Amino acid sequence: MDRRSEATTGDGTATEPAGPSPAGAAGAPRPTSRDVAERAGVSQATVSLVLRDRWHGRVSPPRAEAVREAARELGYRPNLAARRLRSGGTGTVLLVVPALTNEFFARVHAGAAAVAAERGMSVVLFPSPEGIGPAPDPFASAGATLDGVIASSMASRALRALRGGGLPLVMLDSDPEDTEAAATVNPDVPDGLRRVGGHLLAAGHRRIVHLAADIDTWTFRERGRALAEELASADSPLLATARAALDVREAAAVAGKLLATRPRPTAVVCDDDVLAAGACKAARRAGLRVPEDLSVTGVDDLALATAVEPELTTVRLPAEEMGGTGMRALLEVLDGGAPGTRVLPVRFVPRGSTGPAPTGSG
Amino acid sequence: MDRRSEATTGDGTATEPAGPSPAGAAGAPRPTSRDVAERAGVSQATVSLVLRDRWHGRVSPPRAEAVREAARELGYRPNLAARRLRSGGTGTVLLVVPALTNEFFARVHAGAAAVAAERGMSVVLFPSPEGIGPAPDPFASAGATLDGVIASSMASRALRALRGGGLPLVMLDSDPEDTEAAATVNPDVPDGLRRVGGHLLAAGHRRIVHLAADIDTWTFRERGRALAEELASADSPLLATARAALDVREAAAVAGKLLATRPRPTAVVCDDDVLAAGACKAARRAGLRVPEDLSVTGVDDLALATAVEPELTTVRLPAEEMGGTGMRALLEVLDGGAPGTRVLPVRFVPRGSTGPAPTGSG
DNA sequence: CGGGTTCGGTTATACGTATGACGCGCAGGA
DNA sequence: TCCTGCGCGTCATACGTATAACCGAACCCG
Repeated sequence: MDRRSEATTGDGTATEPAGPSPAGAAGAPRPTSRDVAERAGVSQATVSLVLRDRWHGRVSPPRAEAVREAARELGYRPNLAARRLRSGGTGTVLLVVPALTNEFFARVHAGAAAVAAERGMSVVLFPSPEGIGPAPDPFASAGATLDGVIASSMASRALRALRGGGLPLVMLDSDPEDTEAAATVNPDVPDGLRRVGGHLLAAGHRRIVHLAADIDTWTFRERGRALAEELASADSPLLATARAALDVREAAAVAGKLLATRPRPTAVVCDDDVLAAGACKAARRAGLRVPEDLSVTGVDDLALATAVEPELTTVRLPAEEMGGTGMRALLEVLDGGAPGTRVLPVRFVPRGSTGPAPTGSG
Repeated sequence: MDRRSEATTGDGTATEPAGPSPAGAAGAPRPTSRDVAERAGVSQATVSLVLRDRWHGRVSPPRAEAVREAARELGYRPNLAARRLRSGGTGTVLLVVPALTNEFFARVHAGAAAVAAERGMSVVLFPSPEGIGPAPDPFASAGATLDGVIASSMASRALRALRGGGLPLVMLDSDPEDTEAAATVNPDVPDGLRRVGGHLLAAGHRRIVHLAADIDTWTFRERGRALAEELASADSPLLATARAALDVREAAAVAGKLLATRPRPTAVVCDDDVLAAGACKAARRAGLRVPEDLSVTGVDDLALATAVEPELTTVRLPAEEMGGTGMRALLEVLDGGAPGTRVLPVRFVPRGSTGPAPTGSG
């Protein structure tokens, strides 16, 4: 009957709780720094100085406190548009990612947005559903003028479309040699894949295949390279490599063929968790048990890594930190610095999808 | 001395590359509407009129075209900060979601951002990692003044924290009776759960349990209600209900207990896909096959719904459309309208995780 | 032919903030 | 006594845009 009994508890019996909010559903104009000045009995300039913390030695402490109190009482909040207009910047950074709904990039965005918020800036995502493509002028479609761009895991050709804005560019998970970017922030994926390789070798696996992402970007090339190196160094080179788009169904189909080769591989290393989920699917369909008959590994540590059964052994990339570090790098560039390349550590996470190599078939 | 009077010297001549980009790595100042005006031989006001498409009957077509061409040649892009300052709005909308990295909300955000971009606005996400909690002043932490707020699936108590800004508020997936919101956009989840119930009943299931989200929000209450109603109408009431947080591991643990009850249920309806993945996990651990021994359903149709094996029967919620519709509703409110409640259709998606009820144990 | 009306523009100004350029009163030194 | 310097603040202005107010000229109609 009453599915929301608590909603009736009178929250606002009186008109206003004397709080900072101007309220007045429609038309209450927001207080300006001038209003604060008037209330505190000082000039608008003083308000600006105090509220921006640039008052040391220019405004006496008691007055400064008075200003702050007046601002609090009025619920004053500086007008970002005016501030930005005056100070030049737009306060907006564009984050370009290959796939908007991908959890990994959502985490990157979260990290970047958090750092941006500290500086009163905001991050807009490039709204194109599918990559950059023919570049319908990212800046226009973002609907905002921008201070800079952070681009993640982009194909080199798409990068070029991003250039031409003359905007500071920070690249994530991309070739540090790329001269287009003012800075680069990379997770140490090679290290991650070397550990994956080492883990499998230590478990006795000798017939290992690679399910690679069908995407020609630096980060995926590095993954393949690092894995191949690690295995070669143990005289147990990759048996085969196949490529699939980052889609579970396609990955399952491709992995199915990979598992049909003889001698059958005992482990499949995947470029990311989605591919790994596909590989697990293919294994089940082929009547193979994971990890008893086949070990599977991924990269990213997405939510689905723990959603599937068994849970995926994977390499956790510091997505939030990548976003945050990238944002900080961009801010440094905007301040005239030249941050260069940064490499972030990754974490190898062993879980249930890997086990000792099956014995009978060696 | 005006310190930038000499900037006008080379108005048309050769100082700038013909291309649209100002380039000049560091310091090329962006062209303003005044620059465009000068180049086109008109006044700044005319430029504004033309570029905002408000010139019909006020500027002659050839002149308008000249202005547009000058703008193109200079690579002119209006200064959003100035525009917003002048026109009052901030051009920024806050999107409040319970979990930033949740794929569902990423899709909501994508939909909202796309609509916002059409109007030159942008959407910032509330950067708090975990829900609203004690509300550390969302508006301040967003680092921006705002035109309005879109809040999704919030608990009523958290809502109250959002109020007090006096900002137009649009709710997604929430109680339409809630008087706090100017508009509400809901997916027709009850319909979805009725169909789930009908689907299972038609498949012969009579011992059905409900794995509910341990979250006290309207949308989840409705899911439980609709499911219970549908089953009751067929004289086959819910056997039991258990609650778990939206976490695969916890869901698996709770579902494990649920499956241990006798007589054993033949189907478990989950409030969302994450819970369903947990239920599948529990089933495997209990030695039950899905769907032969146990049918499982979810809601949302996240990526993981097709990542697990078997793929999940689920109800696809139109996340992008919710975001887009919510944004449009907010824009209408900002224009003085009163959109009220909208209900969006959902899609029932049968997949491999449901099948006929097992026969032997009836 | 003169007064309105329309067409095609311009001028001026305001939006709210940040900040360089100025006081102004007072203490201290010459 | 006058000048200097310093501590405290204020004044004025510019950022780039949108728009109300205005204005000359051509046109139209009686």
